[in-house]
Amino acid sequence: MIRPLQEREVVDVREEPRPGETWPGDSRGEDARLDRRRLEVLRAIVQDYVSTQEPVGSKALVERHNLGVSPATIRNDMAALEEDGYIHQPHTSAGRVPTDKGYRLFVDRLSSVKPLSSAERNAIHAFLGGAVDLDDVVYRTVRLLAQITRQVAVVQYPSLSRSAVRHVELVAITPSRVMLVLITDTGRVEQRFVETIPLGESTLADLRARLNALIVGHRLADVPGRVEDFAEQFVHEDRPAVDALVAALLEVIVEQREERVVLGGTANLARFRQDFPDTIGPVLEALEEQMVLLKLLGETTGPSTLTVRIGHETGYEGLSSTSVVTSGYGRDGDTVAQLGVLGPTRMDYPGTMGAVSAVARYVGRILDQA
Amino acid sequence: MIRPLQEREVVDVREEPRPGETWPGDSRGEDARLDRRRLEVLRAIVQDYVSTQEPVGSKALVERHNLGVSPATIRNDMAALEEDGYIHQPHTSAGRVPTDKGYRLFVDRLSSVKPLSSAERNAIHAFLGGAVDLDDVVYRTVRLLAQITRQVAVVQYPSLSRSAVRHVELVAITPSRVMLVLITDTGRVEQRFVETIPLGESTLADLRARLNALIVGHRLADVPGRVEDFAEQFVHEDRPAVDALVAALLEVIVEQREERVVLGGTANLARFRQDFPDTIGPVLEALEEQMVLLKLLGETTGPSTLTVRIGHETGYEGLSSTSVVTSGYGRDGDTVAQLGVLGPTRMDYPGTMGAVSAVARYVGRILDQA
DNA sequence: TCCTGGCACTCAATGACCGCGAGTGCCAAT
DNA sequence: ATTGGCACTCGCGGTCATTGAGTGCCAGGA
Repeated sequence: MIRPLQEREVVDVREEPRPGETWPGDSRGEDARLDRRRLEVLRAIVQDYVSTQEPVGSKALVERHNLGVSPATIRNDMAALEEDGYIHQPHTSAGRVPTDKGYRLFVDRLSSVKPLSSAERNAIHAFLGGAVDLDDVVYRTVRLLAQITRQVAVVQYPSLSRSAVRHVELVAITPSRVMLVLITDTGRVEQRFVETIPLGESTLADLRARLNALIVGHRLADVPGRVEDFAEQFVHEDRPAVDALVAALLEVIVEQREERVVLGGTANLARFRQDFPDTIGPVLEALEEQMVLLKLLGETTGPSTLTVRIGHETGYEGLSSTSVVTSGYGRDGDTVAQLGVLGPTRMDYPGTMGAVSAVARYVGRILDQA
Repeated sequence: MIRPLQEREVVDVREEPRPGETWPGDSRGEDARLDRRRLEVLRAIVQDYVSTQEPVGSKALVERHNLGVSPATIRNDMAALEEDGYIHQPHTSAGRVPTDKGYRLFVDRLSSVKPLSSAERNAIHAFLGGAVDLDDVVYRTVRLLAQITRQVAVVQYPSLSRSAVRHVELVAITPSRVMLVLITDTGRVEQRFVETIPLGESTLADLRARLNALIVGHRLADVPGRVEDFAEQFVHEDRPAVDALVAALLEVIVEQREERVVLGGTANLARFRQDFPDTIGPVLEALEEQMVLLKLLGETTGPSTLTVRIGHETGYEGLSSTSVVTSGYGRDGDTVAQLGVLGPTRMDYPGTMGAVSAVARYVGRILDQA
């Protein structure tokens, strides 16, 4: 019997937790019942359900996977799994469907991240290789992620506060109007207009030189501390202008800390509208809220650290039948932002996790080159 | 009998076209059959269908609007309207539904733009008043439009090619790397890094001054012509660097001419997913294509010139049950970009047109102030 | 000539009914 | 502990009759 899925996704099903780990479950008594075969059954249920989109019964299970036992035995295991809350019956005479808790166990212990196919690797190279600037990198990344996972992709711009100042430029637009441009080492450029009292060109040049000397190469988070006493270097009459410029600089830094998020692949939602016909509205609503997206991307984690949020774990009612897979990405092993995808809870976790992880790594490498 | 809709939307139904106008329709013979009452019937059908979302029959029609005739008479009119292609029966024993052609006639001759309520006006002021920069204006506008029309909103960034140069800045990041910043009078800022041979600071200052003198105040579209022979002003050894910078400047202008478009209110699609359950996928797909959105916004028209595209008129198969209402907006009566909304063909045209028109006017005014 | 009431007709939608079959739980036997 | 057998449940899909909104047509009347 051919079992391509099995062979690709073999992971060890450990009999005991590793030191310092505990198995999911409420008590040790429950764990005891999670013997090897039951876990195997749960994995089979998840795999079948993900690929067929239909509740899976005991008979079909033993046919598709050679478990070496009879359907009746599987039924007993299923009953136990259901009692422990890992699977669920939509109605009395139907097959079983994994619960959020079941997916959680699957992700934690029953699956491994699936490496990308070489075709997918090539796609990543081809797609991201041609990026010219930061906007382009982010834009291409979101399209790429949406395309290879066929789900909704979310990419956060590199956070200003984690990156460092590469250059500050002051440009006199009119005698009393100055444009302040901040360039970070992640390639981000922010600008803002400042109204000041008129400043001489030489004063402005001096100001620019001193300001750059003071903060170039430092983290944005450190800038406020460094410019605190900056104005005192200047003669009294220039102080108001300097103060205005410094204030604008701080504003840019603080204000842009509310990170921008880019979304793509929304059309992929339509593909599984059959799955949750009532919930597509709330999902679209959630996706429109920048705040929600940022929360979903979550706290900054280490680079290439995969995080999976399943169903209710997302923390939003409207997203209770979706899951989110995210990863940090960054340069030099330092995480500057998060990216990820959102799809139905019945997603292909190994494949999605592999794709997110690979893209995150590659984007980090691109930022390193720049 | 109370007829609030009627009273709000009274427009004259002319018996004859004004000089220089022709009535819709294939021939004069067809027009002759479009007498006063039939047009009234068509209007009533559109209004009822838009508000109830259900095919409207002759009996319900005479009850809701006091047309002064019997259902049987209406039926005759309906038969005529159907023969001319303005309405259509989903099935033999059902009411009538307007066709695209019917909506077109309604928009052209049977409705007027509905002025906003004062509450809506206040919302516009409150929402757009607080915008701080161009990004903010665009972002707020798209949210506002989506909110008051409860449909999908699309706003195009002010086109680079129609605006003028306010300032060009050259910043040496490293000796051989220069950042070029282009600022337009619509507040847009574009930047790009250029690799050159090392340039002295004084050379760069000279270059900056001459370049600004040459193009500040001129339209972006005119810039290519003006900088054509620019490099000849410089000594031979600086030529390659100047050429590189000029090339980058032209690239920024050309490349950014592919205008950016911002989308909002996608979640509103879910509200009428009942209407076209099969077509929400294609619609989402279309909305993800920048090219499609730009085509929908269409050729630049005059400011505050409303354009309505109904169903197949959008030119996209996937959008055959949606309509698009757009308007140009700009400063000083000069159109710099388009904005609009997309909704089901069964939308409230007068209200949507009023909202789009009002927002476009107000955004134009905001740009004038800036 | 245009309008109207009447009438026969059509057909989508609704709900009751029913058989099929996938799937289950339980139990006695191994 | 596992298994085959068996009775039971219940959603799904098909058929069928009913209903009612809506139509087209026609003959009579202003």
